[in-house]
Amino acid sequence: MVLGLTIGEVAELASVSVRTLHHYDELGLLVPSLRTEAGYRVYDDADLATLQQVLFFKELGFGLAEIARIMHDPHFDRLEALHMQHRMLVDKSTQMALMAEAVDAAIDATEGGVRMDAEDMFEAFGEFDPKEYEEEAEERWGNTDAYKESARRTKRYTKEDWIEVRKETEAVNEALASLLDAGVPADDPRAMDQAEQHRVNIDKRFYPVSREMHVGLAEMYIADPRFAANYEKVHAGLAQYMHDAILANAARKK
Amino acid sequence: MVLGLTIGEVAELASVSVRTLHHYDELGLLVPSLRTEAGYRVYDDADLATLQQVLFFKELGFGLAEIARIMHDPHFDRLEALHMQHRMLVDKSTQMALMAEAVDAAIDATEGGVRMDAEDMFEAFGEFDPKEYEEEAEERWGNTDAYKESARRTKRYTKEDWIEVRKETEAVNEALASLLDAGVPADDPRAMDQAEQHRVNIDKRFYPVSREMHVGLAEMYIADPRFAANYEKVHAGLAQYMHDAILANAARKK
DNA sequence: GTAAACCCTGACGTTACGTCAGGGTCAAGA
DNA sequence: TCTTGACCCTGACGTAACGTCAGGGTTTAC
Repeated sequence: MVLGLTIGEVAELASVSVRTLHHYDELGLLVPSLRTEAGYRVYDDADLATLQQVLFFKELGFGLAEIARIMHDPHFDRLEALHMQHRMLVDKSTQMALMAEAVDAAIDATEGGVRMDAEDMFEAFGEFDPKEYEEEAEERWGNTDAYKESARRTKRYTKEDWIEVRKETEAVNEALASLLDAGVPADDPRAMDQAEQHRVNIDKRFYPVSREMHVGLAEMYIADPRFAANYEKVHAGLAQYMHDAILANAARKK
Repeated sequence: MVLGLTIGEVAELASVSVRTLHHYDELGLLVPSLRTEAGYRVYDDADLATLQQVLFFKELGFGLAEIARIMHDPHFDRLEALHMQHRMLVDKSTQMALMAEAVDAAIDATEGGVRMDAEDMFEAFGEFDPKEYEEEAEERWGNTDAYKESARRTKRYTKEDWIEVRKETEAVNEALASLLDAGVPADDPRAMDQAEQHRVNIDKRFYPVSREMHVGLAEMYIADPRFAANYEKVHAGLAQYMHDAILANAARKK
């Protein structure tokens, strides 16, 4: 078995149970990249990177459905998430330290036979809330309603749903990459159709995307190097091509 | 309402839900000291101190049944628990900081296009385990089997069970305090009977306590000022009296 | 070939609440 | 005094995230 790691190996490595990994597979949260003929799950490097990020989110108090949504988001960026997670972990570490101080205060109060103020007793609790960091993500998208709608829709997505989401996304990317290769202008109907499909995919799967909003996303794809990197990974020049096709598509519809 | 705080006030103060507090009451984990004629729960200062400690344990990953067992343990000492919790919180804070560093490493690896070693990826997970601290408590009692048996038995204790446990403990303490007041020698049958009842209570409710072991506990009650303080709180001189009665009882049975 | 360790799917159970139903209580304002 | 909104109660079903077990297949070393 040199293709990757078995489920037992991953479970031990990551200090989680086999059942947990089964569960994540069922949810479509972490689907192993390979299955042997015998049906064994095989996890590769990308799977491990996904698991690491899942575990960071989990440690920070996110629910699994929430984690699935974040990581399947068409705008999900691993680096961006890692930066956010770093900030959250630092904050949580600080909260733990503050809680330790609260224990110290409780010790002093008990030893001194002093009554501790009720608000001081519980001050350290409730300080850390993952939701605050999500609100930061809302600001990034500039659309609170879109964010909420996305959460509402994906809350019950199954493994099959997520697999479908991925397929749709990749299909558009591949089609556009092919058109780019074939020298098709970005305002050609074929390219614009794919841009429209891109819009419809998000609109159907996550939240309403108007043409105006789609243009906003397109600007973001080339303005933000992290998003650009996502598309460049698929094919060189794709970010710009995608952007141009989206703008052309938006103009076409008027 | 000046007798204490209502459930809503406590819930807000402690950043927990009313349902959570209902649940803790059902479990016997935190039973409010008072109920109004209308059936309203009223929480006093001691209740708040209990809740604080429950929340510390909860934050540290203990299950509720586990927390109930620890806090109902006849040898439970608030100060000792606070010291342990302080240590655990400091350790957990450290782990969060280490995890933040692991995120940094993942960021560097991703930006540098470098493959991260699988073991390094998950090193920060699994480092913090409440069970390690429980093993410390085992060493204190010097009896691993007793500890495990105690956990096994109390796992399913209900609110009524815990209330009964408390009654039994207090009954013995009060009876001995009365005998002490009446000038009854510690080796009088009446005192010894209470010592025996004390042994039986623990034997029946928590784990097997032989006469030899009971003597060991008695030595601990006067040797360790924290335990002594527990009995002195009930009645001055009770720790020594309890010790003497236990020794006399152990000698009687031979 | 054998046995132990590992894997699979399926399914019920556990833990810690979240949510809701239906109704009683408290306190302020009209 | 009556009204109303906020708060409280018990009861009970549902959810999230697995834990545990059953029954059986697969892999690997002896």
